[in-house]
Amino acid sequence: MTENSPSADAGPPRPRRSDTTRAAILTAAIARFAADGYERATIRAIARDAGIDPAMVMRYYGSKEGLFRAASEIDLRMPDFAGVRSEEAGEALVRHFLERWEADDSLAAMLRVAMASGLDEGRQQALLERQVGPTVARFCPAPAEVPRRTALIASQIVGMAVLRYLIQVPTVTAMTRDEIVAWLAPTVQRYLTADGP
Amino acid sequence: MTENSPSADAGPPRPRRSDTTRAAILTAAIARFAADGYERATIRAIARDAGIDPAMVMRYYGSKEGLFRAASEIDLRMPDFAGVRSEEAGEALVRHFLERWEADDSLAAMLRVAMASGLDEGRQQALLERQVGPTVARFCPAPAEVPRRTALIASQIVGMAVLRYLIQVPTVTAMTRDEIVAWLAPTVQRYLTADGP
DNA sequence: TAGCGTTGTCAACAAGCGTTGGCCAACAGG
DNA sequence: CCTGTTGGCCAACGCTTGTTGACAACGCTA
Repeated sequence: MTENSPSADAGPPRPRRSDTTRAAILTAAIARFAADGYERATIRAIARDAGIDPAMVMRYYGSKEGLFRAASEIDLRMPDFAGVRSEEAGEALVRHFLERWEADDSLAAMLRVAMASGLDEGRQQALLERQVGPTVARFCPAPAEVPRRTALIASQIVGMAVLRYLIQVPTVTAMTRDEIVAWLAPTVQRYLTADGP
Repeated sequence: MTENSPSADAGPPRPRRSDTTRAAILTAAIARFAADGYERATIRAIARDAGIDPAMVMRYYGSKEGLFRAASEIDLRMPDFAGVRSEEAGEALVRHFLERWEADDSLAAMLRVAMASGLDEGRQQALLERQVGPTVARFCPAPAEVPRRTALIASQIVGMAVLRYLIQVPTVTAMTRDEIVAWLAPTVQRYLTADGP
């Protein structure tokens, strides 16, 4: 009803003047959710970070949960791994995720909230299947086992992320990225390409 | 000053009439923290579960954070693994943690809150070093690497716990305990006994 | 210029929170 | 018996939260 062309409503909406505000809110929200988790991250604090009024958040995202849903639409940015040999897949995967995790806070935000609240209802599973699944399928010998292998790989990656980026265990944060890759790559490689356990 | 015997105050305090109430509060608190996380678990709800007044929680545990500290003093109940051969250590460790995790909710509570709030300040690290460290040291060839190996093992165990018990990814919850042991045991075994990566 | 939809500000709301202090019943010791 | 301590409930405080609605500036179109 807010659209201007009644015939074709599938076209890309022309840029609005408020897009910068929307983006500012989203950026601040991601950072706050990552730093504080869902409950501690208040709309007022997010609005203050974004330099606008708390009411604007409500106007543009409807509610706090709506804002979070918008803030946690994560893109893992999986490369296509076209030129990667099968024996290098584990290392490539681990390295990609470490870099991705350090690139911005959105992954930490998503993970923090995925654990703190049961609001997910299989969203994380879908995210894994859709984004990581195809990569796993490229290297995995048994197509029927792709979901399980994906989950196993995720367990190792997520566990390392929890210790290094969320809880920030000193021993783990002190390790270099290359050290972590060297240790985890064989694990992921095995989950990826080894025969059944 | 509240003690009755001035000469020896190290003796075990005689049981008080309120011990059952204290225990009820603690049990309810662990369950609520595990289910809802730190912020969503309200003192009022915990008191309701325990069948007492919210004010009692304050009287016995001082504050909500005090209650949480009491509720999250986790005992991993590590066996001594005396009769375990070195090649079986990985499997034994994974199996123990899976059973321990399913035994009661306190581990999930601790992990959930460890991530949801930055209140920890190295408590998790200390917990690992103190409780898991000795077991790792028993099987690890290089004593200097015990902290790092402990952290690596923790990353795999914690990651699996996050997916299976906190987020409850369907693919992971559908796996049997034996399947998970079969997949994770070699990983932990390698972190435990293999030479540097 | 008048009109209208879009941006934004401000003040207030109801609800829920952690926390406090006062009051009463049950018990223990003399 | 009286008295002090302990265990427990109740009502209230101060505060923060998410959310709402009224209202003023802006920009476009006719």
